[in-house]
Amino acid sequence: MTSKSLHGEIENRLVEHELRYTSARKSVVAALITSDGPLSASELHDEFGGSVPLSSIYRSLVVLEETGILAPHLGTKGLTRYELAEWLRGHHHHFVCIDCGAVEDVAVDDTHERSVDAMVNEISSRVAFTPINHALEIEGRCARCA
Amino acid sequence: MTSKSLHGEIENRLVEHELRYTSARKSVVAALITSDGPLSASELHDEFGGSVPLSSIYRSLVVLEETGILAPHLGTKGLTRYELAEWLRGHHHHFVCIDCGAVEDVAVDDTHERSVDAMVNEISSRVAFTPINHALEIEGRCARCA
DNA sequence: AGCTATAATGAGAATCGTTATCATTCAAGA
DNA sequence: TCTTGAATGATAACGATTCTCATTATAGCT
Repeated sequence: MTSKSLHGEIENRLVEHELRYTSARKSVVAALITSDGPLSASELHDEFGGSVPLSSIYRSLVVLEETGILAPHLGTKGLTRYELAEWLRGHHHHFVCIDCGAVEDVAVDDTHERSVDAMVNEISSRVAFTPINHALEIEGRCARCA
Repeated sequence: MTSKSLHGEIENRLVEHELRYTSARKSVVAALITSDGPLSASELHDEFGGSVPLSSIYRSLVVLEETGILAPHLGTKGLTRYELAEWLRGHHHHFVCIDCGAVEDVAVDDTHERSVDAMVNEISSRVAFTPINHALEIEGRCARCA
């Protein structure tokens, strides 16, 4: 999906909810389109050189999450990073550096993804739990911290 | 591994580091042995009916993590939950309820686990990243929230 | 058993990420 | 243009976590 069509999809989604695709929200989305992994509020704040106030960033994140445009990344100690939801970025997994905490996206090929899916379904069927999504986090050391 | 031998292993590990296996630390470990999923500082605090002050719990968690006895659970927004490290509890995965946030352990059979391992290794070999561990988080709704 | 050195504790202050408040600004539609 | 609700910026409030420091407890020595 091209960056322009992404913005279009997102604007549509917001308008459906009677919300506006304002510049703060666009900035957040644009940064996350470019980024190679999820970002936290303060990382975004730095990214913008402080031009967008933190309170606006937090509010944008809330709105974008509520409308299903962003998804929180389950894999961080102490802070919350966000990424584009799967319908916008496709399914993927993460590397998490145990030293610096950096998170990087990883693509998975279909063969492997199918086996993970099978596993998730099989496991869930054995217990009272309805699976909606899954996330494989690979913990290790990134190139910089190795 | 029996509960008693677990405590023994842990005490040894602490003594190697010239640290003591005090009652606060024992309480934390005991609670995590019993629990069916990772717990946060305040959940532990409640578990103990407030008898162990929060500051002690936090300090115990830090010490136990530094010595490799506990591992932080990567899968929670806003707070940190801990569980026994893998050498004490064995490898497993998690269900995370997207409504109430509860986390529950899930066992994985060898067949599936091997395919996940293969996938992790294969992926990591393609990028500059040294894998140390992995965590499969299954997000969904638990029985209570379904 | 008593001493001593140091680990560990308890209580509270301080910090950090995040959320809520409120007056002001902006933008879409009449 | 005017109106109305959405969005903003600044700041206060909040909850989770960490730090500080004076006090207590414990292992090792005599």
